Amino acid sequence: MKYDPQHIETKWQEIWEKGNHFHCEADAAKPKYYCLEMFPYPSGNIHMGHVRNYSIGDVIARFKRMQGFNVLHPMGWDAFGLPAENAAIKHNVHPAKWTHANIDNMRLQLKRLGYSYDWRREVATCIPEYYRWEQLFFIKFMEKGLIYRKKAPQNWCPSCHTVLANEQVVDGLCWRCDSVVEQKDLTQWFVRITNYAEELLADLSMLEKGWPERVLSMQKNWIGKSIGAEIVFPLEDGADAITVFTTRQDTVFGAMFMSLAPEHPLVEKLIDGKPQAEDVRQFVHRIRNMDRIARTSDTLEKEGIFTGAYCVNPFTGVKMPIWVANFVLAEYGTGAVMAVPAHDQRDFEFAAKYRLPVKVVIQPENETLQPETMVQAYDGPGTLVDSGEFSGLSNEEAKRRIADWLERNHKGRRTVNWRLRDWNISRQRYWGAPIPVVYCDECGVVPEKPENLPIILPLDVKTHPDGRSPLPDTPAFYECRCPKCGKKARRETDTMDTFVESSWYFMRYTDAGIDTAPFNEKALKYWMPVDQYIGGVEHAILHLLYSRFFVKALRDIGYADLAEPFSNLLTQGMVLKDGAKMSKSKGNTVEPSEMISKYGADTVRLFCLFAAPPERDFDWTESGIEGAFRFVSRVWRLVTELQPGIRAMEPCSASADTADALGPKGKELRLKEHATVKKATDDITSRFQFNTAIAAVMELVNALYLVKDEFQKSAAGRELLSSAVSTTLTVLSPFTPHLCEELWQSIGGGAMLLNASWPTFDEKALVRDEVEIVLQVNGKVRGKLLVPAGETDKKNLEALALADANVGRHTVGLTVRKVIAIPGKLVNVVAN
RNA sequence: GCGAGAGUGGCGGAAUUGGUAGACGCACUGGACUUAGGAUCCAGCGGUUAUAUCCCGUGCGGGUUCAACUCCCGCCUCUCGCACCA
Repeated sequence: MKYDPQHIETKWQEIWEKGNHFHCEADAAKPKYYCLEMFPYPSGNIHMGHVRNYSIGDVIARFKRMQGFNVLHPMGWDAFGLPAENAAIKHNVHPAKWTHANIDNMRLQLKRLGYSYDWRREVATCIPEYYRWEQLFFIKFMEKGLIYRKKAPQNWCPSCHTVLANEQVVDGLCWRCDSVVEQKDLTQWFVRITNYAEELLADLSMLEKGWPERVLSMQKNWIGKSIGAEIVFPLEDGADAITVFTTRQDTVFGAMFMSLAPEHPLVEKLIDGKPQAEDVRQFVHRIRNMDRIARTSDTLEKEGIFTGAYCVNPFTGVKMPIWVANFVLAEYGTGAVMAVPAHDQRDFEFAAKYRLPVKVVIQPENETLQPETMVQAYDGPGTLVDSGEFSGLSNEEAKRRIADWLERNHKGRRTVNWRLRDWNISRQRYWGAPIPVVYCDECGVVPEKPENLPIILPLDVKTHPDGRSPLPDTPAFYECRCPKCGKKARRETDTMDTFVESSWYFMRYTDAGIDTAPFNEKALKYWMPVDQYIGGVEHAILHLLYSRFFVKALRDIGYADLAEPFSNLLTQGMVLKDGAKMSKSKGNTVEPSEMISKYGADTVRLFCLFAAPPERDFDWTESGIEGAFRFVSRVWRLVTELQPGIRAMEPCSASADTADALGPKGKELRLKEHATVKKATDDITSRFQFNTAIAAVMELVNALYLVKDEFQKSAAGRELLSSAVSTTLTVLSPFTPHLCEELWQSIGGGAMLLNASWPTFDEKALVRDEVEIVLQVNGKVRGKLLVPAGETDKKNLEALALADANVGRHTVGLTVRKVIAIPGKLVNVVAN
């Protein structure tokens, strides 16, 4: 019978669906396992990256099920977002229609791959039944002070017609369309994620075992904690003061001038009436109008201009000229930097350029720095000099003492600065969840009442060709009544960033149907946290940071008693073709649907898992998938050929006596069978090394091919073959489930493999009668020797080694100094 | 610059606590079967060599050890993240 994957696969997919085989329910009596893959954006078609992601997840889910866990394995759609709108504009179809059509299409594609999802739990974030709860969270966060409105310069993408979060600006470009991001003053809604900076950083320690080092370090960098101090420098005339943030308060005696960001609010006041006022204004204007890339480029030359004003160093009393400098960032710290040329490279270069004085206040251990001979700043440790009462202290000790002094004398304080900024969630686009807030002339900014939710995104709007949101032109939407006073009011027309939806969808899966609350408390408690999360590393900061924040914030408004959402994280590598990432723009994509029609879902799944370990990138090759197809067909031929004589049985259940009756080859096959189970179990459990687990099964199949003709002829042989084939199919079933179910059934397997227990092996079956001992002379392999497995006597092993002819040849003329015998492994003869 | 990861045949990749480097697959070569083979089955396949049980070989240079892809020290290269962060 010919292997026909299309027929087999659709047959089993129907059986699984009709029998509800992947449905799961919370059951306190059973250990749970929540296996989650990052849900896709419904862009139209499943791509190879999805296939890889979801194949990894499906193997884990099926494996855990076989191990007896109650497995939650859901799927849904991250359905709001810009591409839907853009496609809608391009094809003149409503974003909702486009999105739902894509979802329907992609759902079919996922089903065609045989993934074991509980489809009853499917969520689509664009439906009111989902986003109503997010609107509720918004209101509750607002009550808690976790959401606020602020006017500030924002990242504006002119092509997408919307603001972007800091996390969505990559190298000064929009993360979606690569347009240069502009700064625009706008009043926006912010989530106070910085309130959780400390906790988001500290709790990374809970993830050290389960998350990749790389992701942890990226999150840590992004949060960016700097411990230091604020120091107040009064202006010369005493009228005002400049506060700086520094991590090097120990160098304050060396602060010789002050650098302000061009945007610093004091600049205009400082130059007022000064002769250089106009020049400074021009400089500020020029710098502020530079685009973000040019301005933050590391090749940008340091430039500045003197304001004509001075401030006073509170420690030395020295008059410090105040400069405006292009490298000082308005948004970090206080937008003002005390310049210590001797101990900061940027200040050093700046001082050199503008001939500003340099004063050394920290001397390293083994040399004495002189300002005249320094070619670069010294930023290492050392002893304080010329620093008043602090001279002679180590710089670390001085940091503490100077901070104490600041606090005692009210000239500053210890403080911590974060790189993390609050999360701007306002988007000036249509296809998103409406922000549930109303602007009332009487009452001001008023959140909606929870009982008025959901605020439904109107579907009968006409999208603008340029991408602007139609909501501000839709009176039926924005005209409303104030929830407080009942008078006419105007509804907020910005929508929420789609990352809000994806920050809690994993909790909604635990009971996706509940319509009286966002979560079913019991189900949430049972299923969360996610035991294994799988997705691309491109979400290492954005989605994972927001989700971690959300769980903590929801906990604090009483929704989930949970610290972290994802206990373990697997970041799969990219799918490459010809060495480059598969992408439409490069034109090097491979369509999963075409591959499925050509080779079948089992082969596609197998190849994705076999070609490389999950965390690494993998290069799609035509010959590679053909190799996978060859193996799948080889299993098919093996079982169909043996089928008349063998039967489905418990894996690894043929007895040692049965194997012995077939001689050494029988013993060897039984050993291989048990060893395969051991290796596959270890590889999957400890490191998700699917490639080596599959390789182990390939070895077993190769072994079966070598003995099948001979073993078929005897009853004992058929018994042993039955066991080994049963083991093969069971172990392979999470990878190529359709093939295995079909073959299992063909040899009389009663129940389905997906409900079978993961096989166990017998340690005793792994013991050989004779083991091969490696003979070495001075660490080099000089021969091999078969000895009885029970031979553990070192003296005997040594004697055997020394008696070996080859060992003898390599020790001629040498004196044997030592013999090291490791029973079961090797004997090393040391001679010189 | 800071942080993380990686470097092994022609290629993808194996090698559990230091103990036979190159499992498994791809590509290639040979054989069998065949009217045919781009199907299938069997075998070979790091370099060097006429062959070998010789010699060389896991980015480079040292070291520890009876023994190092593995541990230590010092470098080089690549990938990713952050970055005039004060």
